[in-house]
Amino acid sequence: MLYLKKYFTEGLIQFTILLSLIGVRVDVDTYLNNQLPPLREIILGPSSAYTQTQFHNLRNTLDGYGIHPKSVDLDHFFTTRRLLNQVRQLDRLSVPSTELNTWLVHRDSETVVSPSSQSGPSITLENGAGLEDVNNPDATPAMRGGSGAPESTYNLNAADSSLGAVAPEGNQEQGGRDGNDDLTKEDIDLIDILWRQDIDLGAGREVFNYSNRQKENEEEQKPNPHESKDGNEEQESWRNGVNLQGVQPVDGETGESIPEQLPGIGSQTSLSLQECLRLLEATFPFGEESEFPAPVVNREIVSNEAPSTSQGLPLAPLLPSAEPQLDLEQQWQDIMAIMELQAMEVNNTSVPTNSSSVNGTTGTVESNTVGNFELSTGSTPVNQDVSLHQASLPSCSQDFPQIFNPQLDSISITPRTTLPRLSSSNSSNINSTFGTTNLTGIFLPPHINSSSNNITSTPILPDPFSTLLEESMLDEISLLDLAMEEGFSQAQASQLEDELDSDSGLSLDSSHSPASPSSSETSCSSAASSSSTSATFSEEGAVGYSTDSEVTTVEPEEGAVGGYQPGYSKLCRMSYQDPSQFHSLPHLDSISHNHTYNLPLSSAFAEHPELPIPTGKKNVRDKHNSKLQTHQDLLDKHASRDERRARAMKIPFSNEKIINLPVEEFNELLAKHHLSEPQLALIRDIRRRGKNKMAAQNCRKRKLDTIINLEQGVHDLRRDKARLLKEKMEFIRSIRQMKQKVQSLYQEVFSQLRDEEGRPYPPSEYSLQYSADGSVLIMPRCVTTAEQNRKPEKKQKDKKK
DNA sequence: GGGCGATGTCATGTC
DNA sequence: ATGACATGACATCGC
Repeated sequence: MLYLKKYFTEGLIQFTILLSLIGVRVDVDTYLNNQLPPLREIILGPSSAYTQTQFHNLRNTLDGYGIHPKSVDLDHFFTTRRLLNQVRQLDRLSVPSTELNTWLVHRDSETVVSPSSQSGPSITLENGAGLEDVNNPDATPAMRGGSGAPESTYNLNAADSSLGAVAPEGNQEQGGRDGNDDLTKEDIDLIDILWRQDIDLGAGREVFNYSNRQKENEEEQKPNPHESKDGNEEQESWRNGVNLQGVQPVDGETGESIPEQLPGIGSQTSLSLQECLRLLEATFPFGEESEFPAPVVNREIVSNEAPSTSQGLPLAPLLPSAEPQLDLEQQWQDIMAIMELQAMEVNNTSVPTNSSSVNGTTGTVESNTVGNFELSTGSTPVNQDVSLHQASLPSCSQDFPQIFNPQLDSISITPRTTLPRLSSSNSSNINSTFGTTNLTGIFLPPHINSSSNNITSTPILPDPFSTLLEESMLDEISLLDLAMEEGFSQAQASQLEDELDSDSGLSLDSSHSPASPSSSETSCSSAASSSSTSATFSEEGAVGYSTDSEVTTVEPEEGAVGGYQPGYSKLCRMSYQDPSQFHSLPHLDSISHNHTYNLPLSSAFAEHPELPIPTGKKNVRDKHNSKLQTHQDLLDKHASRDERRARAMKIPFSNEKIINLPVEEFNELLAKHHLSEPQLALIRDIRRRGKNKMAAQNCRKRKLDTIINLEQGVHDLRRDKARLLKEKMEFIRSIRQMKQKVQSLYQEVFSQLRDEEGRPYPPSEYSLQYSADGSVLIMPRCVTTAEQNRKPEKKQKDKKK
């Protein structure tokens, strides 16, 4: 069912994306808000009112442990978690409201009124969780559990916003702000600050024109969280009217860079290219990659590159590139893989409270975004928390290279009807990015189709914001890893250790999720018996096969400690030490598995011959059926055949001794007693079988350990995979950032170049190229393309270096 | 009554 | 050679 739901949800999302791409507005909100339980439950999961089976796994969570799946305490539990998360987020620079609030802010700024003009639908549509709340005031946070990955959201509950969005209380607190009624003074102040920032950045109020916004909203209403995220980021960047990257003025309509708008450039005549490059290198933090990236020739890109004042034409649309989409798809798949991983791990991974604390350790600004991402991972599309937090960033412009600051004002006012798209996130291009000698390839990366669903590449974003966003997203992934990792190894391990100390191990196992066989078992093995190499041996020592002296004295304990204990492997705890425990568990009364191979029955019999020893199976069975087993009954019941045989044969010592004594002592024992041949044969058989029994137990335990270790290995590999994916995205992000910087610097340098007559070089006709010796040439494009393979010997107008 | 898991036992191989 | 151990296969038991 879970898979069904997942597939259906994904399919629905994809279908919705498709519809959105072809211009059909898909108002998921209405569907969801119309209270179509099946659909909503399929997408968001059943509410706790219907079923809470999804929360069985909460037993594996730290906080959820001990809460019965059907306990009404669940709601309390989630409320507690939500509040706890809020407390944890106090140390973060985060606006308590969700992204919805951001929309509110801007929408209100449009009307220059209070945030009360917020439009619920478009926003809530972006937030599936919010949707749920809107029409389901009764819906408790527990409902989120129905999303199929409840722990995922709670695990990494940096997504406290998600909680709040879902929880009724959260609606009052956060959604309530959505309702504009509960704006606190801080909120209003923040709104005002944000608005003033926008104004300062040159974004006029017309920027927030409602029609534009609505248009954009339609784009953003695509269920695809990443896409809408893109849109949001784009809006944010555009709203700020600045390329926050600071490096590149952008035509608001085309996304094309507009070097001519750089103030002062026009007055600068023939700035030395070397100077420019020095400037460029000084400002361009290549970091480890350091060396100025080998320029690349991307012909398509180059041909389309023509950022000129006169033109101001949309170049981006001229660059339809299938590759970026492929890459986007790839990255999307990666994300989905991570999500799936998470979903898979959800059952295995307890919801570690630490994860939230871990979130708390992440960047203050990013935390909420992280949370949102989590929310989206919970199978609910969306989340655009970003813009709010971005907007709340103090002095984000400080990240800009100082030299670009002058551009801000002029650029920010740039009218814009479409979202600027600055960079590509083409991972496939990345490989070729620094390969050849044409800088334009890097400097003018292909513009991505606006409809592309690129999670990782949110190229439109100005750098500081995009950086923050991407980092937050990546941190999200890392948190995911952490949740998978630490949630499993620490929280769950410790929890299971607690379980080992509790009597609830059996019942826990009964609710054991089939999807998480390894988790408990692994933890059990780690906690109880650990690896087969360490604890096993110690246990074997305790068994006493080798320590003769202990055999007689420690016998009573052997049954509980000895060798292979199925209770430890399967139930984490099922001990015969205290049989009375079973009486407290009525449903276990009838359990009569023979776990007593190490119990000192025979020894007890040997040392207390007066004890009645069962003489036949039938007798034992009768007692089984009686279910009124006394302690003695249990002992009798577990008398092995060999013990009965030994008694029948009047063997004068216990089977324990027969089995566990070292050979020498065993032989001495035999010699000490004058035994008949049948007695000797029986004793030897008993010893053989007894040893083999323990050997079999150990063997099975080893098998189990092996399986557990393999499962752990699988888990580790999955975690590594997620980590590698995260790293990959980080690399992609950094490369994209570098490309953006290089591009803007290229524009900067190129725009300042002047020929002998002081005229600028038209970018459509010239491009910069690196030569092999490190010099930079400005070459005509026709030559560039025609003589790409030749050594550039042409147009050595400005030769640098 | 059969399936299934846990356990015991045997046969065999290895050290 | 012998004892201890490991392990696959099968049997038994109880649910």
